[in-house]
Amino acid sequence: MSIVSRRLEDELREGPEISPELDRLMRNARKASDFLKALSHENRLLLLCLLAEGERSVTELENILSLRQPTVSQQLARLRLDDLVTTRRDGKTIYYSLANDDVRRVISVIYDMYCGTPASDAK
Amino acid sequence: MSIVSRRLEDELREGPEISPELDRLMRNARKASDFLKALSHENRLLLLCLLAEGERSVTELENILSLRQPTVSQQLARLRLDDLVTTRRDGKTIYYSLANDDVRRVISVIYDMYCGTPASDAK
DNA sequence: AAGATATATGCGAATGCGATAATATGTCTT
DNA sequence: AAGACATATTATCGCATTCGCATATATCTT
Repeated sequence: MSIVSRRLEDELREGPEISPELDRLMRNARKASDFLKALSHENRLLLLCLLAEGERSVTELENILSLRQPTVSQQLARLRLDDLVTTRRDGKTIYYSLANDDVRRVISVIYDMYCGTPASDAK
Repeated sequence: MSIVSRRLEDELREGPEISPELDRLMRNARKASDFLKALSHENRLLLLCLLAEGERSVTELENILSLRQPTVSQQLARLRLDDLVTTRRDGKTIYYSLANDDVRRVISVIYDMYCGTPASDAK
């Protein structure tokens, strides 16, 4: 990870031109912040926590979290657009689950931070 | 992690009262989403990436990222308020660094996702 | 004390986001 | 085909965030 500033500072010394390395880094940062924005919502975080345990239907999520159907559906739509979750239809009901391991990994870290040990609950 | 929905569903069966477990979970989710919101910004993410390599003065950050001083200062202030970074004064200059290991851990995961392998840069 | 440097803050305009309610779509059953 | 159930979409409104700019504060030097 310590290569980041090294590269940027090297380019800085070469003059005030536009730095391709910085440009690359900024594009990555934009994508990363888009991903994090998708996570940065109380309800979406709860939904993802549940989905981390396995797939769920909209109705199940609605009941477990005591949220209204349009709310759940709306937030799931957002997560779908950002490719954080995928769906599977079975008759009337649609089952949601986490889309990939990146999501799983981040959710796991966040879960450990805020729900990990009982002591940390009051953090 | 699979205890979350178990507990919630148990409480659901007991009736429509307000669930203390859900309440606790929602408070944690709020804190977690506040934390993630602080991260969910292109420039703040870049700042944190640099700080993950070691402490930096405002001027250094400003030069490396080619951002204006008020912009850098403003985003650092936000990170300070959310306890993601700490400061150390030495004369005129103020050095910033990451506040704790939680931040370090999350930044590391995000960095791996978006800047990890060269191939993943185009992700 | 004055000037220079380093950092912080306040403000107004533009934009984006979330909650809610109402409505629409799709699928099954009979 | 009709009605019931599961899910999705749309519109509106109010609120919070962001950005750029101007300005303020703090520290050092001479």
